[in-house]
Amino acid sequence: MIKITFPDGSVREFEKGTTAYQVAESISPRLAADALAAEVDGATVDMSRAIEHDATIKFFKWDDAEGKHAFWHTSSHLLAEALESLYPGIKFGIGPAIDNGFYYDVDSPVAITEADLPAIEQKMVELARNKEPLVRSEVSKADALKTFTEKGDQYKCELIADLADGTISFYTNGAFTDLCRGPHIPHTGYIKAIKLTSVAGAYWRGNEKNKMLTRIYGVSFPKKSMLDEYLAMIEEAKKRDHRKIGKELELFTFSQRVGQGLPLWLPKGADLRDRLERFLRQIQKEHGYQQVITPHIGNIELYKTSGHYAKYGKDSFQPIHTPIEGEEYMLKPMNCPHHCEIYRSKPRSYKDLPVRLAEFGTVYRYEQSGELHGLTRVRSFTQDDAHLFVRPDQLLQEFEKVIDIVLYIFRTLKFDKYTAQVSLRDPNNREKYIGTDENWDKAENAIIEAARNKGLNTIVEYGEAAFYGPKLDFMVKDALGRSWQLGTIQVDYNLPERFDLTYKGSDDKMHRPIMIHRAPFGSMERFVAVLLEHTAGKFPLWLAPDQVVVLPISEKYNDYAAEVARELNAADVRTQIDDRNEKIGRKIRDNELKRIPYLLIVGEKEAAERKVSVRAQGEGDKGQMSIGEFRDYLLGLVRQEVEANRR
RNA sequence: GCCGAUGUAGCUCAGUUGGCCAGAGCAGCUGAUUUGUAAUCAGCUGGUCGGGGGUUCGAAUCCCUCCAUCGGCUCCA
Repeated sequence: MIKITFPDGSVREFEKGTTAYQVAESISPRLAADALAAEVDGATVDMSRAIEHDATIKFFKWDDAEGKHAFWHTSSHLLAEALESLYPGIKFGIGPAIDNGFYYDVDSPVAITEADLPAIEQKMVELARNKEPLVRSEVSKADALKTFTEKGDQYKCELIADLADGTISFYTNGAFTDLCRGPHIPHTGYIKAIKLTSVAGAYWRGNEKNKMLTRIYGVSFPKKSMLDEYLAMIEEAKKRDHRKIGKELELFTFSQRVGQGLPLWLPKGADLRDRLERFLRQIQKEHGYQQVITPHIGNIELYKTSGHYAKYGKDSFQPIHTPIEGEEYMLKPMNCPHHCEIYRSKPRSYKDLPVRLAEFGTVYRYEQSGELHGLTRVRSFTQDDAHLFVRPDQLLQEFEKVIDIVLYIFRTLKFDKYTAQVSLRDPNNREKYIGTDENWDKAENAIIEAARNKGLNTIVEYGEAAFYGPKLDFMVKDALGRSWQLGTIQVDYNLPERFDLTYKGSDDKMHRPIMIHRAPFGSMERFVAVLLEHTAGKFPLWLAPDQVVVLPISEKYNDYAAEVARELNAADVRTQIDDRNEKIGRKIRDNELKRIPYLLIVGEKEAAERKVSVRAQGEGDKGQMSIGEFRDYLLGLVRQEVEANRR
């Protein structure tokens, strides 16, 4: 007999060899139906696996991340089973569960396109109805290799070859056997609703030098209604796409004639962006930053000095040659070298530090064409850049102050779901980075310590550092759950070295400053994109390009409307008039669709009493106010929005 | 850059297997209407059917090629 301890602390005895599924069923059929996989002694096991020893057991349910994972992982086996029956000779790569479903990478003798997906789904549904159990078997590495070699599945062989010696687990559902660790749900019958969402190319093992396999993405659910809900959610998310809203609200556009990935900011978008820039400028002023302005090009020698040319020369717009003088210039792909030269423009004393140089600097990078994406990935963008030149004793404090700025901005714009990522060197690939181990260690430790002091809940990613230093990155998700890096703070011992930056210390000797690179928004383009997806275009009042539109009931009241607008604009309330010859219902509709925060309706009554009827975006009629009352009310709201999150 | 899909008016989209001068709604313009809280009515303008090449008596529709966009992969200083 084996003793099993349950999550509630109770202990019960079972026959040795009882499966986790049977354990669940013995407690309640309901639990068995809900339980998707179980954890025994800290290791996840599929429900059909026998429990051989005394164990602590925990059940995963659909609502657990692990439960979904097991469900979707099993779905990818089901997908593979369907593919193998429909496409004889197909070979399999990997097929994991992901955040929103699952995929399988395959090498098919015939091309699989989106048009083929419904038939594959159909086959999966058929197979799922068989309630095929996921049967685990354990084999030696040699046998495992033999099995897949005979089958001609070179990808699986490669995977097995990389595994440690010892027993390897296989799982079989129906006619399909896969190399797999588990866990799984007990049988495929739980999978009731399946949607294969897309096909895409994916390099084998994520290496672009390898063959490109076909990746089939899908999602599945235990109930049809859950799939419908999911698909409806995706449809809703698409409505928040910044590219769609940007077009609707006339914020930005692209032109083939101007070139790929080169955004054109329209008046309303430029206005929005300008407002964000002024907001940050004000904060930076309070924090002792100095604004600088540098050219959009620089001599190629500048980037050879910084090391950027060697590392990114090929990914840049190619150098501009000057035929007469024979010089080469580059469109600047980053602002740091220019700022280093500003630092060098005069001798610095330890008393001058920190020197904080800020610039909204537009940079140009030749991103691969397939990487371009709306405003989030472009070839020309403006960084809200600053470089802080600090003494070693100032590093930690200055770094923490930058974290404060980032967090203040995120609070003000209600980006409450961010991930703070500590991006360190790849320990296995140190030749990718410049500088000494000693300085790297110092830089990495400074970031980790600053993040801890600020109580940030961080994740650590190795290999995500810049080539010159480690980073603290702030990641925010878009409407469809894709993660984008916004704010970034980086510690750099290397550029000061390469540019031979110095300051005179109190000991009368020359010392090397440390550089902090930082951009709280990241880039204006990407920040606006994510802001659009978060707000669905309903900007906070302080940012809205148009805060108020006055709607005269008929043309008879245009004069009064103009008077109202004049008075509000004089008080810096951004006000427009909609004096089109349309019915009031029409004007309300059009301006609501433009996400105007406040609409003021004026007709005979209002004109006589010198009042306005106020309508708040999405809230409807708010009653009447005098012009002055409305002005003070609105200005109060704006002040509150910007000041509320200040510390 | 790679895999796959898509590209018809400013916007959203129809255009069956190649066949009447390429359509609709919205937007725009003109006129009528002078309006009270999410679409007033009528008329009109607007398209080298992404660009180029080819097949055909005939191409938005089929083929080639280039460009752009979308979903991924790779990359992201």
